[in-house]
Amino acid sequence: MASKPAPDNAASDQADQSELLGLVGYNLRRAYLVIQSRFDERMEKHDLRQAEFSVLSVVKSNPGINQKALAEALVVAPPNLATLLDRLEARGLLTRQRNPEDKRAQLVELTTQGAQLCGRALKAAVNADDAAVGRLSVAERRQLKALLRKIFTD
Amino acid sequence: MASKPAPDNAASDQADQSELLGLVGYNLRRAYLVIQSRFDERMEKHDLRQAEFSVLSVVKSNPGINQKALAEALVVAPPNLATLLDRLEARGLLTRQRNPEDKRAQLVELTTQGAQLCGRALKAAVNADDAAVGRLSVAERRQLKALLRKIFTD
DNA sequence: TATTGTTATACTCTATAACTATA
DNA sequence: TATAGTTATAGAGTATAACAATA
Repeated sequence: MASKPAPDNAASDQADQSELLGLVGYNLRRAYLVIQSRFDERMEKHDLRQAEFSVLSVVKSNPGINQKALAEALVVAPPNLATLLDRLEARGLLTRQRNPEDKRAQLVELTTQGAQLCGRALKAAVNADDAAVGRLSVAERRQLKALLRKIFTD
Repeated sequence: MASKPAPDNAASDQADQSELLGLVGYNLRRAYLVIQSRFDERMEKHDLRQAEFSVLSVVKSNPGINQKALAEALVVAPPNLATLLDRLEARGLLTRQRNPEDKRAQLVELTTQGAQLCGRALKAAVNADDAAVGRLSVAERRQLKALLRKIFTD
């Protein structure tokens, strides 16, 4: 238990942050920073940000989804989704078409190119995930996901 | 098990995001958004942001810490820590003094007022934590923290 | 009137380069 | 020459109000 000599002042070694580490929120933030960093590294070659990848993934699984449903699913504010889709559409990764049955709504679909990029990006995302949770067993990863999901699922 | 009728198209109900939910990173992000929101609600009355609270907490536990150690501990870039400390110092919550033994360094300490606010803020932070992980047992919370720590600890 | 989506905008967070003063 | 801290600034992420088109 007593493995290292007690530092005689706080700044001499590593700062004590036991108070923060007692909070789930702080641990969550710190882990999120790591995984975000791994993700960005690996997604750079695809020129995709996290929000952009998540849009492609959900549109791929839900072809013809409208922007309201997409915004709700991804917890993105509609104005921000609009500009996000502008970029992806300009890159030829997806299309927006007015819904003939309700001309207010836009039907969003991936192009072939978008679907292909999404496939490659998923592999990079899985790779980033693995790099970040490399020290967790498969069972621990499953458990972690289940615990996290309890926090954000209604 | 079969409680609701299967939707005949993706946009009719809730979007399928099983692909994203398979990633630890996405679950982490979604959980982080929830806890961040609870935290901000409860910290508003103390007029403290997350980074500000974390600074107060670490300085309280490490009186006389210098900014380099503080920046490293909290994973904040030094320029951003400088402006953060400017605000907290202007509010009379902490002091910066040049280290007489190395006049480049600043020794950071909480004022009495800062220590008092930090104490009240910690209660609010614990409360926010509880609100966010209310559906997890005590054992699950401990387990979640341990799993998260494995991700960001070297 | 309510809803979908857009534009414009502002605010926070984060990152980098260039500087100062000390060592 | 290297380090601690600062200033200035730019970029990304996020939030809100006001608007247009449609229902």
